[in-house]
Amino acid sequence: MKKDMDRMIIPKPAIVRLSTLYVLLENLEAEGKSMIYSAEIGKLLGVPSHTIRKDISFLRQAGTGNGYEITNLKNIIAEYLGFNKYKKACIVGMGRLGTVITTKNGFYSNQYAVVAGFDNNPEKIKKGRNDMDLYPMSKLKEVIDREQIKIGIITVPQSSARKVANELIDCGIKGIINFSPVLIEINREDVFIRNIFIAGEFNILSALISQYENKQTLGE
Amino acid sequence: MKKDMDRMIIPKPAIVRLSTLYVLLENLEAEGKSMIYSAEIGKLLGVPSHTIRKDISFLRQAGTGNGYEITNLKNIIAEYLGFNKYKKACIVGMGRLGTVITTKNGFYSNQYAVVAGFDNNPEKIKKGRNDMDLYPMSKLKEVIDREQIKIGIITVPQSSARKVANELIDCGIKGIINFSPVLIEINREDVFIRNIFIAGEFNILSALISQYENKQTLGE
DNA sequence: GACTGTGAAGTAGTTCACAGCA
DNA sequence: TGCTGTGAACTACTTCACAGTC
Repeated sequence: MKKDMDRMIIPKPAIVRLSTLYVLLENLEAEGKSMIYSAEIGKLLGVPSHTIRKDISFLRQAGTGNGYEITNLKNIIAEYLGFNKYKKACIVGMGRLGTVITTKNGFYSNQYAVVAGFDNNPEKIKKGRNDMDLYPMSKLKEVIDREQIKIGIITVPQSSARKVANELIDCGIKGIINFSPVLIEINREDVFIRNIFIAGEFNILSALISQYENKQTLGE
Repeated sequence: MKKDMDRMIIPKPAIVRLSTLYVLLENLEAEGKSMIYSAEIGKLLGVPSHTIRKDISFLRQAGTGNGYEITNLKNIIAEYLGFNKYKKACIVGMGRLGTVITTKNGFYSNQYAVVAGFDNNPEKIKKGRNDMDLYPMSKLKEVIDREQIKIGIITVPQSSARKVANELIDCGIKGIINFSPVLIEINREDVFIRNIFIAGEFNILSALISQYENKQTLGE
């Protein structure tokens, strides 16, 4: 296996941390801050400073030796991880959840670019929105092709989630954020899925709390 | 380090997978299915069958050698990971998102037990709900103590998320699911937080897609 | 002088491969 | 025969520690 290629393969957990760091940097930039240190980033992200330095070192071009210039670091991350390449997303399911998470100045505000919404209920399409275009499901392929969308968000009920995921993939979508309360698994290594699975989160917390208590009891 | 204690410490990723598996088993049980094999679970969860077998083997009591009896496996997981211990949660922020994710027969339905909702806007409390009790923020400690709640969900805007998290922890909450678009970090090893950070998910997908494309181009 | 950058060392998690069981 | 269960081997990730930089 070659190791000295221009662009090394970054470990997945590092990608996840850097992706989160990017959003953090955007916020700090908006607050007017200009420099930041690895120790500070670590505190904000809840990981040790050496992990941050290591993650940034995978990018092979960041530092000046004394802290990071926020705008610069942000741009390097975006360029290296390809954020600028795939900005556009579409959402399928314009029910209450779909509406909440895509409303500008709403809960998740304008942090990402959802350019098209789909629903098979014509009533939901008819309402219209002034910040994104709404279409019936029949237009899925046409719009995804035209807008070159690579990311899809699923906010349809459980019963149709799997079907919608397949449709999105058939239309060329390469990344899916699934909010429906069912796990979607993808047997293709070229399509990535992030399941936002709240019932699971709930159980994970119960388990972590119990484990912690057991560990305490065992005296370790 | 002792290795042969009754209840071994399970790796965190395994806890996460088992917690998710539990929800999956609940669904399968509801569909009337009674047996399942590791290969099948693996396919549904998107991980290899040996990972599943290994995860289950940490529980030290599951198998009969030929598939898993769903109800039995479910109960073993719940018992081992302590799901039955901490069932109750509360939610802070009864805005649109908070309402959507806690409405029964709504998007996330009745898969978890949110027993109390809090908001500092009296209008939102006044509306009332027939499936959970609503309170002003001033009742936080009282209700959490009385109901022995250990898990809190945060659906307040960015600006007050950090403050609410601290209040929850002061009231004895040990696990937090944070939906607000800001990372909350906790410097205590006895409190766990799961950040549902959608802008981050979006970036993660962009990055994974780009990485994949780079890997392909490099010919690996 | 204080911080970063990064090979090397260490640790945690995953995969293998096969023995054991129904 | 077909599946699970699990130490052992392996791989991936994290942490260390210190040389390099401003």
